[in-house]
Amino acid sequence: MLKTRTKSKFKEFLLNQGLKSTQQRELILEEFLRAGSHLSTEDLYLRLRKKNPRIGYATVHRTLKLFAECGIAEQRHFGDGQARYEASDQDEHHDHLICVTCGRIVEFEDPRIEQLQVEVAAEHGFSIERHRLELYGFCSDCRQA
Amino acid sequence: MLKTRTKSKFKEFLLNQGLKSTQQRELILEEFLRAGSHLSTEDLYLRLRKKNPRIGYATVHRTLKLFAECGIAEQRHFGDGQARYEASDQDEHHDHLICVTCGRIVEFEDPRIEQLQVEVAAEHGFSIERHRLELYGFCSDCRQA
DNA sequence: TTTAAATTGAAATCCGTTTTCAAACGGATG
DNA sequence: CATCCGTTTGAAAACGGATTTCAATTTAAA
Repeated sequence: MLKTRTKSKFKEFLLNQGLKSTQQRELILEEFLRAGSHLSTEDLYLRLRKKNPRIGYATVHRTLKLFAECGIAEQRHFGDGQARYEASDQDEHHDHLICVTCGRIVEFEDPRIEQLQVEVAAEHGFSIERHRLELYGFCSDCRQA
Repeated sequence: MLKTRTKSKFKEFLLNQGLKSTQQRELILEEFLRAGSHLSTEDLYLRLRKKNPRIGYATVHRTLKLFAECGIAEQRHFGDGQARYEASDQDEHHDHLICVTCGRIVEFEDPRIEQLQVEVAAEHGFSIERHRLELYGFCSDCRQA
């Protein structure tokens, strides 16, 4: 999604919820969109501190939760005990490949897998609302080493 | 895997590692195998307390980690911030369907999905070591309600 | 037995997340 | 603008599950 589009979506959300548009929230969204995906609260907090030391961890934390609530970000857990956030691609869904050596995270999408998931769930009487698929292994760089 | 087989595998593991076979470890393994899968440390601890109040949380925690190390149990995370353990089925791998309403967890396995995962990973230069696939949705009971 | 090393359990500590609360801010209103 | 009220902020405290500490106990080898 376009950055401007995302920003206005957030502002609209704030308005609807009776929340206020503040300097911090704008800065945080700005940096969140600039930075790559899969950042932890800590990651984003540190990036923001470099440019603006007067920003608190709690605010970053709360704002990321707002992003998730608003639908412009999604929270993820990759097993290292830290929550990470990524910008949502709206309708576009994707899963993750994670290199267990270097920590590199690659996104992918495969409609065939998605289809099979629906089928398998149905066989067990389930209807799927969402799913999580993570493949852990070695990326090309780390396999050679 | 047979309970007796699992127990001897654990004893063997302890021996190899220069660790000791203790009353607590036996009790914990016994109860772990008796109880259903997907228990948190707390769950197992409480069950054990009922029968034997002289068992500590720390010991349950440490013993479950030993089980995982030994290969007779696997640690899982289902997003509620609590680690859960399940007995490993050796070669048998399975994934999970989780009902978001009642919390029911159903295990399933689909070789077609597994195969596609390997293919997709290869397309990105990855070799897979393990994966996690969780489908969240509504089970047949909860869908009707 | 005796002994050295491993184990135990209560309590303390860790560490990421979340909440508290007084001060600062946003923005609606006169 | 100036005022006011509800929202937000950030530092610090609280939280919660996981993990470690340490003195007392248990294991099993000698």
